[in-house]
Formats: sequence, structure tokens, C-alpha cells
Amino acid sequence: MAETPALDSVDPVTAREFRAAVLEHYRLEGRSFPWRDTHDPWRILVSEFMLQQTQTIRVLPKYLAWFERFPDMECLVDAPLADVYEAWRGLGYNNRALRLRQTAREIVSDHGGSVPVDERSLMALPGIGRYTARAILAFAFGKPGIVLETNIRTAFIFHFFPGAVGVSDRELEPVAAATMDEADPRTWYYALMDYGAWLKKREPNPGRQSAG
DNA sequence: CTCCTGCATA
DNA sequence: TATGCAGGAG
Repeated sequence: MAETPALDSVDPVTAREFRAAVLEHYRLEGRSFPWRDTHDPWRILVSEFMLQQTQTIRVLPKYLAWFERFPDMECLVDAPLADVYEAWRGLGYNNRALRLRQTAREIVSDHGGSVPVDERSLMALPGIGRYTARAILAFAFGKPGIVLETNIRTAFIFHFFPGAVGVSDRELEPVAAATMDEADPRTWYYALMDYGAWLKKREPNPGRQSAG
């Protein structure tokens, strides 16, 4: 890291005010989910696999049923593929269920059964890219990092690039860095996601741009 | 960069 | 019925 001198595209006062507003919104209207009530890295990992492709409302019952059937990582490692697909049914993208089992297997075989705590190792696992790796680090381990996801992009664009279309992640990253709550990235990103989701409900399509 | 998925929505 | 989605992979 540290090749681009991240100049402040957001001054500290603006960043602080933005943080305060988002956290206040979270306090008033923040959502509650079972995967937010745990720090268990495996549970958070499973939730992120599901949330990659499916909205929270539909993930919720599947997530709960999943852990009824596969209470821990080892249960999934040993599970027949047919059982895995059956538990996944309704979420779509069956290949990702396969990748989730493969990730469980690799965590057991290569990491002693513990979800790795570094981005590179996480990204080496099948089905885990930059977003999911950093989300796991933030939500399970409280490690700060730049996490860009659709709702978070919406929140940043709405406030810092109002009306703009096609804002790139390269442009959003300095904003993410300047506004992040290093002391509590977990709460911060929950709040930011909820705020973005809330904005989308009110004003559809404030703009999106995929990763590069 | 493009392609992929399985569902939701237009 | 066609297109959009949202993240990972190639």
C-alpha cells in the first residue's frame, strides 16, 4: 500500500458531521439482523456469502435455517453436496454454495479451522473477493479497511457527489478513508449500509458504479 | 476489462 | 419478456 498520497477530498469537519449524521440515523432507524448480533467469524462469513447475491429480507430465514442444519464449519465440510444445495435453495447462485463448502474445507485444511484474519488469505478462498474479505475483517474482527458495497456507494455518492453518475470506486475510496470511524468500523459500516439502503428506498437509483 | 448467475422488477 | 442487479472469477 501507500503509493497514492490520499489527499483529503473530504475535510475533517465535513467528515465528522457526515459520521454524526449517519450514526444518528443508525440510532433511530438502524436495522437489526442475527448476523449483526454475533462476532463469530464463521457466521459472519456465511452471512456475507448469502448477502452477496440476495437481499437481507430473503436471506434472514435462510440464514437461520442454515445454522439449524449446519451448526458449525465442520458440519458443512462433511456435508454432501445435495444437502448443501438443499439448504441453499431459494438463495440462488448455487455455485456459491459450492464455493462456501470449499471455503470451509480450505479453512479447516489450511488455517486450522479458524477464519483467517488477513485480507490476502481471505481473498485466496473461493467466493471471497475484495468486498467480502474486508467485510469479514470489519464485522468479525473490528479491523478497519475500505469497504465499498452498493449501499455504501449510494450513501457516499448522495452526499459527496450529488447528482453525479458513474462515480468510480477510485473516487469513493478517499471519501471512505476520510469518513471512516477507525475506532469502530463494524458499527460504522452497519450504519453506512443502513443509511444507503434507506436512501435507495426514498430515491431509487442515486447512481452506481462497480468495482475495478 | 467481460462474463456469469437466478431472481426481481420494469 | 427483457433488463438490471451485485459481487466474484477469469
